[in-house]
Amino acid sequence: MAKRHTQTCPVAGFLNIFGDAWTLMIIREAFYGATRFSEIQRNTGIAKNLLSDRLSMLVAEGVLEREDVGERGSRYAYKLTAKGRSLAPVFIAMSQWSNEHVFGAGGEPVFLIDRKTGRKLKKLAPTDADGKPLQWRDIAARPGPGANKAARARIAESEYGVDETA
Amino acid sequence: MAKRHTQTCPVAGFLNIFGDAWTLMIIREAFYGATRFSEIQRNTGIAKNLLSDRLSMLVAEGVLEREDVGERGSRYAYKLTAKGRSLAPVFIAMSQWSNEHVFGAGGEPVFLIDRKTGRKLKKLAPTDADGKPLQWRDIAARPGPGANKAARARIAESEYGVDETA
DNA sequence: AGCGTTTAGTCTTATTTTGAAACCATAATA
DNA sequence: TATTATGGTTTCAAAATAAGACTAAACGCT
Repeated sequence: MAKRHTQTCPVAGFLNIFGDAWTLMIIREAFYGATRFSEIQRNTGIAKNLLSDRLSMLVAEGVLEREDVGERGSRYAYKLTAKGRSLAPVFIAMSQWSNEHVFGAGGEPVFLIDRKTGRKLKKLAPTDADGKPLQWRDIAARPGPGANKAARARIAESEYGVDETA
Repeated sequence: MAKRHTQTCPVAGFLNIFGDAWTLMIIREAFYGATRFSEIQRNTGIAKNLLSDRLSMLVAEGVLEREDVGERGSRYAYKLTAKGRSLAPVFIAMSQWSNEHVFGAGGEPVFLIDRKTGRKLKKLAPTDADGKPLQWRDIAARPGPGANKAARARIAESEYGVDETA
């Protein structure tokens, strides 16, 4: 990343960790069950220096943890922490969007399924506090306790429209 | 992006469009309601050449559409297409994760709310086809109709674990 | 019709990041 | 003790980014 985002904003905060071409591929591998440096490198095609950088960063951020499994040579296992596992909704939402809009019906590379029944997961969609589906026009933004003056100003002058149930 | 991902994989396909530090910031602006080049540039701080590149790319990908609103000077409005609006689950999932894990309880910059009731959206979480919540261990991957040999092999040798309901 | 102003870009250049390959360090095994 | 499998670092060319100067087109005004 050439420059860190400085805005007090959830999207900016997210992109400061995951906003590049490789980090979410590493997270994908972690969800797939890959734990080893060489395994992740082979499955993604990332350069070793970048993988090294990204793994250190993800460990420092608490998304992965490194465990010494001392087999042959120096061997470590990189595993998702609880913080990392809770990226699942992001991972699922990306996968569902890409299946639908990049590959399209009939071209989906991978379906995420319920292991017990084999049926596809339900499509993630915004709902209100009670679980009622919301259209994107029904959604707005409100400053939270961490909003600074700039964040408040930005929210005030917009009318944050979010998703239809497309 | 220095190199495009070539794998037949939903995450790779997603990152080929959105895998950089700025593109999702532009999408954020679109959800906020910003439509103008100068407005997006001011709100994000992105360099003009990059914004120009990214907007062209997003229009070419069908995520945004450019409309001439001919006011003063050359004036265009960039708006989310249906394809773009259906990124809402990704946007919401990122925001919720970041509120919880980057900023933390009491430090959230922005809450997404139901415009009618003012209450926060429900947290996105994986469910089976009937809407029953799933733990990450309950989720698996299965090759779709678009899976090539390499994709099938990768899926076969893994046991794709996905999210706890953290 | 001509002029200034506004917007949406391009162009240029320095800096940073990436990509690929070569090299190195450590630990278990033979 | 030598071998070998990791899991890295180092190096350097190529590509992308950042920042600012510059440009083009379109309207409104006189």
